[in-house]
Amino acid sequence: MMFAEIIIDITNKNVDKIFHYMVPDSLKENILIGMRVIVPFGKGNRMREGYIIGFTDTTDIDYNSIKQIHSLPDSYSIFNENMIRLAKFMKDKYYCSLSECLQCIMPKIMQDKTNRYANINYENKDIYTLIDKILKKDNQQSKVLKFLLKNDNASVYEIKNLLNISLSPIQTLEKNGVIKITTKKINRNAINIEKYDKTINLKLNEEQQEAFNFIKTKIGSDENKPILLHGVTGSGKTEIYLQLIDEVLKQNKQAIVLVPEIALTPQTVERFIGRFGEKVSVTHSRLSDGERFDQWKKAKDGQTQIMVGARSAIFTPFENLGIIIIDEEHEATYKSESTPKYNVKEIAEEICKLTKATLLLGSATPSIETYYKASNKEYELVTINTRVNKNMPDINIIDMRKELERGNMSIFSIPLFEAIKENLKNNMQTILFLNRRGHSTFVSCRKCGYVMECKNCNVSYTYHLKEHRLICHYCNDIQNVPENCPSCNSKYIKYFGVGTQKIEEQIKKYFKDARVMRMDMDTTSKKNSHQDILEDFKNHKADILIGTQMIAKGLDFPKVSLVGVISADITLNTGDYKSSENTFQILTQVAGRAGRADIKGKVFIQTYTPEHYSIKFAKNNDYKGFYEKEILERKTMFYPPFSNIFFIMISGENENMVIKAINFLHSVMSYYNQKTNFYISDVAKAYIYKLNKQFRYKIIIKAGEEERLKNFVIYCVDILKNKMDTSKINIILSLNPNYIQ
DNA sequence: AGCACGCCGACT
DNA sequence: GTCGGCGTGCTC
Repeated sequence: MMFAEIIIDITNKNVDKIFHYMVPDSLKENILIGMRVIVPFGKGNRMREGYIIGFTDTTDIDYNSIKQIHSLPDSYSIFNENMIRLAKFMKDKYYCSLSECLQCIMPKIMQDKTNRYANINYENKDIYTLIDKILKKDNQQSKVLKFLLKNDNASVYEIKNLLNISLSPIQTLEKNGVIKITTKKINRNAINIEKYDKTINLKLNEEQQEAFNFIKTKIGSDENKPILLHGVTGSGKTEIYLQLIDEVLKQNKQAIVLVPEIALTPQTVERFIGRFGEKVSVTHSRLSDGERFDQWKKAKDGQTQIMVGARSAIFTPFENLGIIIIDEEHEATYKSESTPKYNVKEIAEEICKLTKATLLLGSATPSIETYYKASNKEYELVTINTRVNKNMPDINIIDMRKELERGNMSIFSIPLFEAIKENLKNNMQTILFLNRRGHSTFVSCRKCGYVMECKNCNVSYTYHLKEHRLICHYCNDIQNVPENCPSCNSKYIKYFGVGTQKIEEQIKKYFKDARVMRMDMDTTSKKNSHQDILEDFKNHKADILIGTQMIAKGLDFPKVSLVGVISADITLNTGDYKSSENTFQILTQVAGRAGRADIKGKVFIQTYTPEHYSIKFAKNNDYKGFYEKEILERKTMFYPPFSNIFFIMISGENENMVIKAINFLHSVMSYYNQKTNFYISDVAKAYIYKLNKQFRYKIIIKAGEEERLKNFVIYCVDILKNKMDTSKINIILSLNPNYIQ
């Protein structure tokens, strides 16, 4: 007798386990491990989707209660055995259910679930008497009804969550003919893939060739350490990737290339498609789920050999994977922010362990954690020190305090201003970088000092010039600009702080003939506008490009010979332990945009803290110097890579409830910490203490050993959940998050 | 997730 | 007493 081990596709802790089903004779021929199945489940034997993760001859379950598999929706399996192992690995590492992990691995279109919506049943002729009768009462049904009268066609899931009730009252309403429940599928639109021209292969220089040769010997060998390729900006890393992939294809293997979403511009894509043509699949965020599925299936069936894409491309089901390349490995987008909160580098490392593929991480500014592993021989290290064109830009630091002393109140220092003027005269292009969108970052009254603050978040509104509105960058609340101060009624409302819109305005004021473009979240919200702006700038349809960090990465425009950083201090003062690292990275990346062809580039970095080491080392393009200083800092402060940080946040609309819960959790943790001796912070307000009407409090725990820390936190949070009503608060757990909030 | 069981308050 | 709403436990 053989039983199939099945995971039911329900996200609930209680069903997060293996269920045994019998395989009927009619299916025995076609059934495979990793297939989707339809099985009867629960008391009503409702048909549910499930996944076969194995077969077994024995079971502890009462033979009579074992049901039969109903049918197989697909003719092929979704997961190979390594993928199932990977899902188990993820479940243990990211404290979530196995079905969530399996869902994360499989193509999105298969995850598409039908949603249930509730409507008031106006076809019922007695409906108004029924409504009146129920509204007179003060029970759960009347709550649901009141909600539906305001928002008809709300999803059942939403009603349950927002009103904090069980399904029962909703079901009763349906049973009594007051409401109707309908199911709907969510459809998404398809978008066309652009066509690309063929590109010409480049010859590797000596340093590139050396790096290539070294990595080549590692592909397919038994020695399976991940490799870090540390190459300065413009050192030609992509060309090395291309030739390595060529090598992998020769060995009849396949390749996955991960790039940050923002780098999936025609420029990057062109190089891969130009080189490998039909063998490549490229996934952007703009593809439909159907198109994504086609690419997934092609890879599975061996019709393509290379997958280039953002984070989720890691789950491409190649049969004989040879290499995984993660470009710009330091990027924060490689860590998922939604459950399972996986780090793609950890997933890639695990896949490479399972499949014996080679893992290659590339960056001009590796993350401190990665470089630490490389210097500890946990990873191999390959370094390229020179640019292909041997031209490093001149980087100048401008002390904005001195500018102020000499009476310059403008946002441009005199050297940067002169350089822009000179560059325009020479008909060259300029990039101006500021990591903050909008016009003015706060609006306040000059008479009484009142600052316009969002009513949902404790954040000041940002003034947007074009719309002449105040916008909260956290909850997107929009307000009109008041004529008079809401506090003292004076007319002296003034705008302070600098955003990209203000730079645009100032540039247009001082350089009337210059053609200016701006690229930030406000100008790229439309489809393809991101691509269009870059394409126009490349074709010199503008002289100056102003933008946030989306202009800092991977762009390669030969006519850009000047880069100005308006304020290096923004990323420096975020209160996060990674702020120095982030500052160094962004300055190095943005400086790398200058002078990529045969012209020497110039970079001006404006700052009020020119003595800060991340700015100094960025000026000298000294990654190793920065690393040595930063790693010492991390060691003294017991931050990663010397510790793991667990970030715990509790939020909710009722502040007292949140405080009560987090204080209770803190006391539980302190009590059990007598044995474990972790570093546990005090309870504190989150960096943005009120967001979207929710009050947010945090606890931070630091510990050496990841596994023990994780178990400790989950144990304590379970105690909180058992001892207190947690239905009206949110508990957010994040291990080694991108940002401490 | 969703069904059935059993508790508990309202009403005949 | 009984009816019906509502939370809770369990599902191969």
